[in-house]
Amino acid sequence: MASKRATISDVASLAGVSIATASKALNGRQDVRAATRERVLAAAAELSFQPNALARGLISGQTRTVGLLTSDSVGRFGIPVLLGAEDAFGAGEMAVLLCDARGDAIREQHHLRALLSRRVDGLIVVGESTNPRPSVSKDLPIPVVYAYGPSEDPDDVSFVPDDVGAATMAVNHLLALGRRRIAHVTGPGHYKAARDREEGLRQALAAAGLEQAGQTLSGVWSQRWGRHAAEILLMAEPEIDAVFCGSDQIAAGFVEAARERGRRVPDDIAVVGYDNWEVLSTETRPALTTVDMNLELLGRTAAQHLFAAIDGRATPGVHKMPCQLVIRDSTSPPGIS
Amino acid sequence: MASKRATISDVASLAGVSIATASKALNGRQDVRAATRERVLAAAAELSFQPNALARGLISGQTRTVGLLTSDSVGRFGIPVLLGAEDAFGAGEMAVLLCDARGDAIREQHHLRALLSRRVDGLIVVGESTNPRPSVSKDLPIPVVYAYGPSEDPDDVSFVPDDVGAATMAVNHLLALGRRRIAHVTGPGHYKAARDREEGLRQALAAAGLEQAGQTLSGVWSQRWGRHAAEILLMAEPEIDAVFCGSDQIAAGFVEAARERGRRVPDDIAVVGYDNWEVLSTETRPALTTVDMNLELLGRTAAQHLFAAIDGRATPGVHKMPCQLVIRDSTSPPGIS
DNA sequence: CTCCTGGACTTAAAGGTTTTCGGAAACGTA
DNA sequence: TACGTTTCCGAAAACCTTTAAGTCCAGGAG
Repeated sequence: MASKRATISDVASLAGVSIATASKALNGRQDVRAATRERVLAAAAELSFQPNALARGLISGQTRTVGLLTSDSVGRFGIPVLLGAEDAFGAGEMAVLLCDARGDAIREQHHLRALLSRRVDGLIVVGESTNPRPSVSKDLPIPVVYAYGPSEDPDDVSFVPDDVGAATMAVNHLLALGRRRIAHVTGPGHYKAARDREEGLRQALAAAGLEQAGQTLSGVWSQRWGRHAAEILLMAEPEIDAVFCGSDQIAAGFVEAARERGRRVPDDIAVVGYDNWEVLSTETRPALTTVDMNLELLGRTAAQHLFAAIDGRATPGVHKMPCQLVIRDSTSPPGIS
Repeated sequence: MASKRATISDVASLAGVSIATASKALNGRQDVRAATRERVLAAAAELSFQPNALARGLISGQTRTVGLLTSDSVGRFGIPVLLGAEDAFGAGEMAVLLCDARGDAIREQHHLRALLSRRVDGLIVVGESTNPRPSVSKDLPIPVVYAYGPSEDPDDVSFVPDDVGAATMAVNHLLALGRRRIAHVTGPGHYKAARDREEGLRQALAAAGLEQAGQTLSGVWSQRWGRHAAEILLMAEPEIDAVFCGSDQIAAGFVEAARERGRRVPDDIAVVGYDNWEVLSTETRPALTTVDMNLELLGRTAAQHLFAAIDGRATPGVHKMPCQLVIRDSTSPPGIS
């Protein structure tokens, strides 16, 4: 460990100038002769001087630090958002203070106080699902941006994936391939994501003047449920030629069970997943056509808007971020696979 | 946004006492009459006063903040370590400053300077693999602990999973089931993890006086390679009765290909994976017996040792953390599955 | 009555930096 | 020489909190 950290006054006395002059030289301000600046810089380098961010923040009132409050980091949605945000901040000079509330409101309050006490310049709240969550922004002296899971308060700034639009896009892709008997297997109905994706399907079918093949099958977000749903569906609606699944896990299970029952994918049944969780979507056979929610981009965008809000240019409301359809073999036109 | 943040002097004047008395009352110190303390606390509550951590840190020299420097957050190893660390810190009053260097040494230096300038009390460096990495601790005024990826410098404090021991444990499990012709499929040889796990296998076989079935097959950490390796292996060594795989991805691919070739798992061939990546290990059929590296525990332990080091009680060296064998259906004794 | 003790409170310094303002020197012009 | 201007530098305040040291007073002991 180095002895003691050098302060600006150490630098100043080594360079033979006052503290004020040293500060000006180090911060590239005018009113310093070139030769003097040179001496100060040399002294700072010799002492490997690092300005004390606490003292600086105390004066300026800006810590150049933002809080990242997540309800459930362990979920695979929070992580990319977090990375995108960290990316956007890290490019500049911002630092990220990470807090994980583990879905506990008490713990969230606790972390919120800690962040406030550390005088963060802003806050990003990352949800674990797209279900709206209680606002934390009330009476907060700093701007807050919600990512993935929006705030219940429409005056807050939220960024969410456009699940409805993405589902419509996915189903339109199936329609363009000539599929007409499209079924839907998805997760629990208490997830807004499940309801939104079903709504997107509904809109696409309505626009094409078609009926959905059978009822929507709601289960859980697992491969096991995908397999089970395949059995139910192939029994009840044997003539389906496409399935839109609410997640890649469900799609992977569906593909596996369908193949075991002698249905070829994509020839007999085209399958579309959701999430583009690469360990599943690229490793299943055939590789899955799926919706990528661009979560890193969403996180980055949220971070950029937080910057704007810190500068006083907030843009309230729920912003729907476009998703992207990644086309792979599970929806290849017949004869190509 | 609230108007302006209350300072302790606002609290003091509202309570009709001096700043010093207010400070003592708020910090639960002696030399304050109960009634006075009462008044101060009431005033603080009314103004929703939050002490300024910057000013406090400036005086005490302790920021109660640690840096978490990761080379590759996106990897699935960094995340649990990070969570465990965050957990250990969050229980107290510590905050975590997250930096992702994206495997770039320049960016790492940059982040290091930023953290130092923010006067963090300590640093955890999370590696993306168990390969030793260059030390950052040289001449740093704060303690550093390495997690998952150890430092090259043996005087640093590092926590890594005990891959050799875990592999031995996994193979002993296969031996206990009566398997004698055990093969090994793993990832690239430039990963220390691959070499260590092979070494563990070697030790277990040597202790049992057995030879490995065929050569170790080194490829990449993917499901695709697992399938490919299965084809090679079942051709070259058709009489194998068990496979120890270097990752769950490889194991999942192996199981799938083996089943397609008419080998039953676990009856004909028992399979053990590595990582306990649940989306794979619990969803494959049969569910995978696999090694769990207890990464959250590893992260938590690293964090606790960082606390100790901050208090001046460092414990240099590479600490091997025990792993755990999670037994599932892919190694059930014959007749039980 | 005086002195001492201890409790309750205040004053002031310290921590490291930025910034405003004033001062000093140098130079040019009348 | 007197004066204005420009250039460079330093003194000091400010940010907010903690804490060491000091003040004041009541009450008890001698």
